[in-house]
Amino acid sequence: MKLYDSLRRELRPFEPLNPDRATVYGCGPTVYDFAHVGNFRAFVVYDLLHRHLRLSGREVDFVVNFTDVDDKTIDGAAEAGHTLGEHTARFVEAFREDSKRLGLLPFSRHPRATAYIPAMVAFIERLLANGSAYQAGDGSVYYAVASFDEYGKLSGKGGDDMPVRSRIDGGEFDKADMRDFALWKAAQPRDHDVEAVWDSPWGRGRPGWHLECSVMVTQLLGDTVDIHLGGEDLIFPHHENEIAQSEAATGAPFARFWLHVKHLKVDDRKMSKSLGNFHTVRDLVERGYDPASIRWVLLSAHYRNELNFTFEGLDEATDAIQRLLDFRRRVAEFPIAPRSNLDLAARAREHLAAFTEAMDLDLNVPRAVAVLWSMAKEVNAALDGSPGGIGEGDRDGVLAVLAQMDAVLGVLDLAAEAREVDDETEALIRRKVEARDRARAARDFATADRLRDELEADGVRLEDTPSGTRWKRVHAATG
RNA sequence: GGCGCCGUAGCCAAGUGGUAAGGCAGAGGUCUGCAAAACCUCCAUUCGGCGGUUCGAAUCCGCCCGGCGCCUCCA
Repeated sequence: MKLYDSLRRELRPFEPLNPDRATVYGCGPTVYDFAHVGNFRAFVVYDLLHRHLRLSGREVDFVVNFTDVDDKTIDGAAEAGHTLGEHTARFVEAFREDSKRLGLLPFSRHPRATAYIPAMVAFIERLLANGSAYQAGDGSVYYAVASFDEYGKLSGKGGDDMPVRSRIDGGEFDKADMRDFALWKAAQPRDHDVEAVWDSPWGRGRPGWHLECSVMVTQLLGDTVDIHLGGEDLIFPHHENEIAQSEAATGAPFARFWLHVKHLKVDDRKMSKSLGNFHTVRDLVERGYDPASIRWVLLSAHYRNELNFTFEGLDEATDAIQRLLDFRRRVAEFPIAPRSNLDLAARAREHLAAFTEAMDLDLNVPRAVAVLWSMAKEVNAALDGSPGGIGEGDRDGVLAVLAQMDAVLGVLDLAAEAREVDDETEALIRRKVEARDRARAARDFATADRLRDELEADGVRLEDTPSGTRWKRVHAATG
């Protein structure tokens, strides 16, 4: 498997430091609001990596944190009149719901930053002890960027030539160097209002954002993590600062691979509330879009390329998924001919190998999906040529490979689930289908077509096959 | 201004030195009462533009045009 490391800027073979267990850390959501599709593009990529590593037979310890204390969460809590804990709990829950809807597998662990305050304090003490940090007059502690020679190695930013912001704008008067960042922030009145304060040797306060990730990584995964993930916007300053703190504290390389997910655009523009193109996952679901289609769109471009999110794209995704669901059902329900052997199972295994190879190449999903289409086309053609049936081994082999591919993509089962109907609805549909069949038998095509149109309007599409009329839901049953 | 990224058919999107994957849409055909589904055929002499390197470039280099991200605790 090869991954692109954005620190060294090269594609490199990936092997975990410890062959028995790969360690991965992804910067998780800041739980101050509902996550939007842009956020979830990154998390879907995390999920793809997670699934692919596991499917490749690797043990993975995959940690994705919740940032549940920072300026935005505190602002949000204050505005809502809640404590920080109350406020973030709501959005942690919302994130879990949205993740489940989009078919994200639970990661190994989901630490909340606020559960690691003592470890953060200890981490700061190490940095103070070795001269990488200093205490300011107000009880805050800052990291001394100048003490870290390699500062800027990830982003290429943060050298001495960095533009100096006005000291007033910065609002932090005691910094020795404008590049320095807070490890510990002395409590402000508002922090007390929302109960976002903790004790420390430097007085009451709260941790700096960058510190949170460094501490969770080292606490949970060790001084060196195999892969560290994040959105591209986190490269500077967040990841740059993580590297500086962590390597200054431990003396070990912090992450062996840095993976950064490109941003998502919506309708060719940056997503923003003022442009009216800001979509949360739950908004889209409420508007009737199938979560599986959203997932398909989010994974449809390579993670290092820009992705343009559009409603046309969502509709196309829905069609693509439908075609794959049709394919799967056709294979599953195809008649069995005991003596037939078309070698489909062997060909399917070849397709699976090509699929895996594509995923091994820096998670090249578009290429992997192309392999999936090519298998579908080949098998469909073979079925067309064997109306009498196929061998059981061929059928099972194809279905097994399809299941393997979907275990990585995570779309088909999700979509199928959303299209399930309850017994009552099913009985209703069945009655209409039978009525149409009677009309057809009587050559009353006007009635037959009217019934078919009615069903179509309800999201039920009919197919007349040699073995009778079949129906399927063509949209997710989200109401 | 500094750092970085992108520009491939009507649309989406792979391909990073060897002669343009795949999907959608479109055209024709097989099948069908008509559809649907599926399959077959067609659909970029060309990869933003201009130069250069090379036997050979979408792929490497330079310049230009267009778009974007970060440099403000936004994935």
